[in-house]
Amino acid sequence: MARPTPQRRVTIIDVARHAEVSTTAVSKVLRNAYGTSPAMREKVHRAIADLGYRPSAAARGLRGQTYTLGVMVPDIANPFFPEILNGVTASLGNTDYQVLLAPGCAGEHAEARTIESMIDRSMDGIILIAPVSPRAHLEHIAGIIPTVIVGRHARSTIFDTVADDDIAGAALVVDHLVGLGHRRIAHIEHLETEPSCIEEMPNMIRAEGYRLAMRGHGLDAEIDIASKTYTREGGYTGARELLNRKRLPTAIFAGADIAAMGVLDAVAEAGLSVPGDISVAGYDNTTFAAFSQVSLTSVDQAGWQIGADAARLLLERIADRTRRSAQVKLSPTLVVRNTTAPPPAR
Amino acid sequence: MARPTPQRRVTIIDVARHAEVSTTAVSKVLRNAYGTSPAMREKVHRAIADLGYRPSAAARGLRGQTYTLGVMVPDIANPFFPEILNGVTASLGNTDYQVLLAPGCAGEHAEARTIESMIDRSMDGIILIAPVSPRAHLEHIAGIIPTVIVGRHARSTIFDTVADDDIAGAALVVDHLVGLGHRRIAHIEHLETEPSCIEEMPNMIRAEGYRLAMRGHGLDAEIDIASKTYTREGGYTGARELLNRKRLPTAIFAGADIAAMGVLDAVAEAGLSVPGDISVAGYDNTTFAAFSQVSLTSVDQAGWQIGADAARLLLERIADRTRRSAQVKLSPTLVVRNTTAPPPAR
DNA sequence: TTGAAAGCGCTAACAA
DNA sequence: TTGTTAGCGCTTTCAA
Repeated sequence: MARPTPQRRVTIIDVARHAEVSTTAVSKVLRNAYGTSPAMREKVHRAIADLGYRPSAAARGLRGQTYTLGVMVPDIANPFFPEILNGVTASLGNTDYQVLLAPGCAGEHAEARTIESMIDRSMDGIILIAPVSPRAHLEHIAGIIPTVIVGRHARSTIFDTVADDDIAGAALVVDHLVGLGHRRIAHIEHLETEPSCIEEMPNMIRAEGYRLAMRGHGLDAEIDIASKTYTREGGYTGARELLNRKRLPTAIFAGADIAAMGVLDAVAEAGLSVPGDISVAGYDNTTFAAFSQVSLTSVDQAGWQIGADAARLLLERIADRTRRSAQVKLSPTLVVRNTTAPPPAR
Repeated sequence: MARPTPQRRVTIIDVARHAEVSTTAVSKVLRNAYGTSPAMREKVHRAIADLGYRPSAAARGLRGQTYTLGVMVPDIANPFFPEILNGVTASLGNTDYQVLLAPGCAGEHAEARTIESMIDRSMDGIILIAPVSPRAHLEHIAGIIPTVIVGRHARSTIFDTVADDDIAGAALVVDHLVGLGHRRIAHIEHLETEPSCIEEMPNMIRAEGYRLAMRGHGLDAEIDIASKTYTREGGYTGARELLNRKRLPTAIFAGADIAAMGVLDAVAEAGLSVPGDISVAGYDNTTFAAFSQVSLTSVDQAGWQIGADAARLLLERIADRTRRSAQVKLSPTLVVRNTTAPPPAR
């Protein structure tokens, strides 16, 4: 087979020549900039189509925008992120922006590197999902590039935030369980190892929401928290710990569905039935919570909405970097399934 | 608060000035290029550290590499991709390359746009996971940018492929079930709607592997396939269809775990028990297959290895675009759990 | 409304 | 081994 044509990319110069206008004109048409006649636009668009021209983001980035937005996802395996992402892309619908995901950020150092790499690539803006960097560092970043922080209960004059109301979410679970007649309701939290931003992270807010809700029901004395991690293993060991108390809890509220799965394992292993002997609730309403074999009561975050709002705010900030910052807080809902029921009669 | 410094980025010129060398020297040091003395490297590295310099990928892309690799993921929600991705990043470990994911490719058109956008961003190479584009289009792409195709059983002189041996995977399931004493083993396949590349897609290969294995056991007459989709809904309707046969299957092999979940729903709804009345097996060994509540027998693809090999091949091709293409085929393993057992005695 | 020309930050010929 | 310099493809003043 003959070697194909040397693959030189069509440039703005080719388009200009083909359309018999200047490169400036082509550039203006591409960006819908001011000062182009309909006739010229027509010519240019035809030439672009004829030649199959596509602008080089690299070249654009050197002077103007790259039309690229970055989304940092802490853990691609978390089944909650796809929803956020769908919201983001939906919100970007007809714009010229392309979303790219930067994956895998275990810890503060890796996160910083990932963010740097997005800045290095001249992205127009970034959405950071549940970042663990210290607040000051996030503000530094936001000073360099338009930034929206998702899932951290922070407030800044320089970046926007979108978060689920985790206080309300935890209260939904506690209220539900109390309504069923439970009093000894235990909680499994995720203990953050990075010390810098503890109180802003969703997991800490959920635990705090649990405490507040318990107190609201006069159940201060029943507050019982196992500090583990939001993993199946964490849920398992946490539940084992709770099941060894002198007075057994009648319900366990895990701060994440995946941890709730571990709870279910431990409860079954202890020879107890769910929800007959003990009720279990999770958080995130992940795909598997809906499986009939699992059927886990869980808190549904408005993932799609979170993503959509984050993208909208980011575009607004790119358009006007001095506009006042916004904090969007969305309301979760409770999805009741078969792992919660009234406590066993004594 | 005072407006922060105008945020001009440190450039290679600043570094050169600070180190009292030429920009070429800095560039060479950055790229570990030939012709730099240890003394100069030392000076440059010190200046880079002093100034906190980071190269602009956009500017680099205009002449050389961007040190960015793109991974197209067809469905970010598929719990199988995180593993591939981990393999990719592990393989890239100490290199300067950064991985970016391009999400959301429903159908051929969206996929083409996504790939274009990665090319427009001057990425150095791309990994396409289970692309649906016609073979000719993929070859066209691979002529423009180093490309590795994952999960499609294609062979090309111009791109490399990494895939799991789906024929063998399907055989593992059939062999296992036959070994347990099953004869009426049905299959639920994913029927591709895009017509252009049917026979290369993993789902079709799995169905073919099922047929071959059944024939290998002399069970030609028992071959029974429901053509649905790899979704919970698809598994559910597929199983309902199979459960309406005059002669009930004693085992159902779903081509994907998520479809197997739908099968379990339908089986339970029909008042049958698993694995007492009917055995169920899936494919992909997803996270939830291991949940004790599910405990699904499933085929484990070497996801991590797939990703690692794909990244390695991509780097090799970037280094030498004329090298011969490679086809890596990896062997799956069977993870036996509690949804498969001998058929009921008649 | 249109176009000429000067960069953006970097790499790669080529000279020294 | 080191440095000079001409672009890469685009945007953006600034004149015409």
